[in-house]
Amino acid sequence: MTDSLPVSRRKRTAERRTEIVTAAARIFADQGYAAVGMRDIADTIGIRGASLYHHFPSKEEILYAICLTVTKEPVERNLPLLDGPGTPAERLTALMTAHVRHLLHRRVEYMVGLHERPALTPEHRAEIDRYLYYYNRRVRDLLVAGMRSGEFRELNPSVAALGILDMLNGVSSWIRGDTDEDTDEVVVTYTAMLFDGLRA
Amino acid sequence: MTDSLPVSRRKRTAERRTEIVTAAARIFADQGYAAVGMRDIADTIGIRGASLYHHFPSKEEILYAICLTVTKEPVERNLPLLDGPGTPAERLTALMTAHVRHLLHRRVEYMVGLHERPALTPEHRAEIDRYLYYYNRRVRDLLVAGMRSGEFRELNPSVAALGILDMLNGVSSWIRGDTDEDTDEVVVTYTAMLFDGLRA
DNA sequence: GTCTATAGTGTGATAGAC
DNA sequence: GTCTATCACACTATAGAC
Repeated sequence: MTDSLPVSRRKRTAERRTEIVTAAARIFADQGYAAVGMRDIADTIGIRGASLYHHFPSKEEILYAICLTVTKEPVERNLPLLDGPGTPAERLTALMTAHVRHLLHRRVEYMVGLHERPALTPEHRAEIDRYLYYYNRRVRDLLVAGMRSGEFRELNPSVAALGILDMLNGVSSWIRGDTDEDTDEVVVTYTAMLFDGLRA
Repeated sequence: MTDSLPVSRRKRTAERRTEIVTAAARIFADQGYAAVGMRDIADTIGIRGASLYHHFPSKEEILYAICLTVTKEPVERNLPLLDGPGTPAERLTALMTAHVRHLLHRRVEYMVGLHERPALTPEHRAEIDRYLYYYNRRVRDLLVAGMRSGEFRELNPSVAALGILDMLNGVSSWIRGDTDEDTDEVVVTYTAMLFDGLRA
């Protein structure tokens, strides 16, 4: 069906979709999801509100797309690092680096996707929460592995995992700059603090 | 003017205000500020939507009241602990304990107030942001003091302060329970991780 | 302090032409 | 793929009675 369309036509449609999602994320972040109208989104890309419904069946589906990029993508792109080589601390450092880099790349989407989940349909909400929960669980499991191997001290791994992820995700609301150097400054500080502690 | 009203009448009005704010925070947290109508708030406390305007001039003023409790109150109640006795680490521990206890006590307000700031008027938004910025700056200054005294290692104090506060505030989105014991479990894990590090 | 009634505006979404 | 036109409904806020 869609595969039978000319390539140039398909590509143009796909680009429109990402254009809509990017524009919507920006306005949702500034004003809040519910305060934004379909006309507001359409205006910023130069089309009419009704035309959006050719690309998305509802406003909620646009939000759902945003939420997927900040939950599904990290699961698929970052979590494999936890199965790589190295000690638990090295693997956690790799994950934190990748996480903050992805977060900088999709900064606006993170601002929206992590806080507008109540506006999703129950089904979409449940799926998004599953990704978040799984990501959190994998980090917790790594902490447990580090404690078992003796590399990490014994502390509540669930609470520690939640704290680490809250610390990472919070970066989206204040980070400035757009290069890997900007994110690495953050990760260096965070890993120094988390692994070796504030105390001299 | 208001002072000349009978005491019983004044008290009843004040109670209505907090009743409205509490109810509104609950619904805002569940559905998002903009998605909630004045009628929704009114319904849960058994009055008509129009009656809310006797207590608040607008919906935004209700949100503003919520934001104040999660920004002004911590400044006034927690920051004095930073001027108390003890080493920087001890004073930071005291602040973190007080912060998470206050957060648990006003959990729903934190969930709303920290994320719905874009919906405030520019003036209210600026005031709320000043409280947040000041709170953050005081924590950063304490870290700097600890580094100067040699108790803390040298690392980016601004980034570290932001990370610590993101970690603390994130607790509002997942903590269960409602006792000081529940919060202390979190603070013990966080202080162990932050001060002495994950590494054994 | 709460009510009824309503003004005025904006909303998400659809139908159907081009 | 985008348009115009429109439906049906919900919204914040106000006026004025009780």
